[in-house]
Amino acid sequence: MNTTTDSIARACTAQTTIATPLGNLLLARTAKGLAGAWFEGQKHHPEPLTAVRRPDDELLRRAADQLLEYFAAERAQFDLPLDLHGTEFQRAVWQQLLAIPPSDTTSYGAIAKALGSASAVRAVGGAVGRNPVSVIVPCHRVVGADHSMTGYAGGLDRKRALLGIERARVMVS
Amino acid sequence: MNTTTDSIARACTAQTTIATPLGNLLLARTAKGLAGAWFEGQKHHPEPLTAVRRPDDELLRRAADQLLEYFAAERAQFDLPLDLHGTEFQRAVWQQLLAIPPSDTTSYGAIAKALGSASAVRAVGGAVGRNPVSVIVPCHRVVGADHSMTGYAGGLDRKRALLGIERARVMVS
DNA sequence: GGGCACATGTCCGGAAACGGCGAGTCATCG
DNA sequence: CGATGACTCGCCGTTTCCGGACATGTGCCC
Repeated sequence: MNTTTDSIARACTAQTTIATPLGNLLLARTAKGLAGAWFEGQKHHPEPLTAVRRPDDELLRRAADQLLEYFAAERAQFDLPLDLHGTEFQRAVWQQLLAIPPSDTTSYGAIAKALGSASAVRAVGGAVGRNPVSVIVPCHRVVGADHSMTGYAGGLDRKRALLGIERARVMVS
Repeated sequence: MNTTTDSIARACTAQTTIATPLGNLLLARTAKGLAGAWFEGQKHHPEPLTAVRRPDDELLRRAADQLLEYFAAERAQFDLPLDLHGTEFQRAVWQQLLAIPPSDTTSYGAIAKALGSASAVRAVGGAVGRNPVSVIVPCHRVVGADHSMTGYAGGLDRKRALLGIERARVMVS
């Protein structure tokens, strides 16, 4: 589909698929950590992986557990080793994403400014959209400067749903 | 709250608040003169000002003194430098207001006619309503063509009260 | 290396809505 | 009849809203 996405795919050593309230999620790992989490049919979804299916892989199982807890609104933060493949700029953007607290949101412009190049807004948009690890790297917490729902590789419905889950969790606590 | 109101607010260099029989009044000045006098909670009240609080500022103190005399029905005219910020049309309207003698009233239509555009009645209404310096620029002296009490940013009660004070003073003299 | 597509943000211009009105019409009521 | 009140409509500066044109950094494809 896409060179970087596919190069991630090639680096993966094990994969599995789990069912979530928002559809199936394909998880993939490398030797170093979790490298991919794609919703079925989302944008930038990799071609079928060559990695072996290993639902019992320890890391994949932990990721699956934490994700299901998250979807049950019983967890807000993830605790997993990640192995994010991408250009330097993309990795910088994804790091910024990891810094957004749960149930909070920020804007593309704010991230650009934090990276020192305030005018690189569209570039940030591109990088956010290519986040390889959905949900766990919270690209869904980025909205337009006017708080409008702008886009999501997995579809806006899923973005709304994710933000809803996080807000719901805050209400409880 | 309002773009023009806030741009006035930004231009102010000092502020203070005084208590009057009709509620607290926020006074603000620029380098050139008195620029604002808003009743607490009135329409078009600016956001909290950034200007420093300086009750001892000479102009603010004079304004406060004259206002208290006015509310005590011991003064009818004000003698203060004003710095009215607004569009050309608004300033023209406010100038007309300053020409209305105390305890007298006029109508929106009359002001429009005086400005040369007799049909700009509603526009005059809008401008009168955005008068930044309550009481001193006597927007309360404008009533409907049929002498009906039409509106006041600070509430009709205050408008009635102000006109009452002025009439009372006339009875005495 | 050049061209192109973007999960943006900002600015600008035009269109439409909104009033602290007033004059005119019409129905209603003494 | 005359007076009064509810209603409509034109008026015009201001504000708000919306849509389109930019600027602009990366990554992808050729």
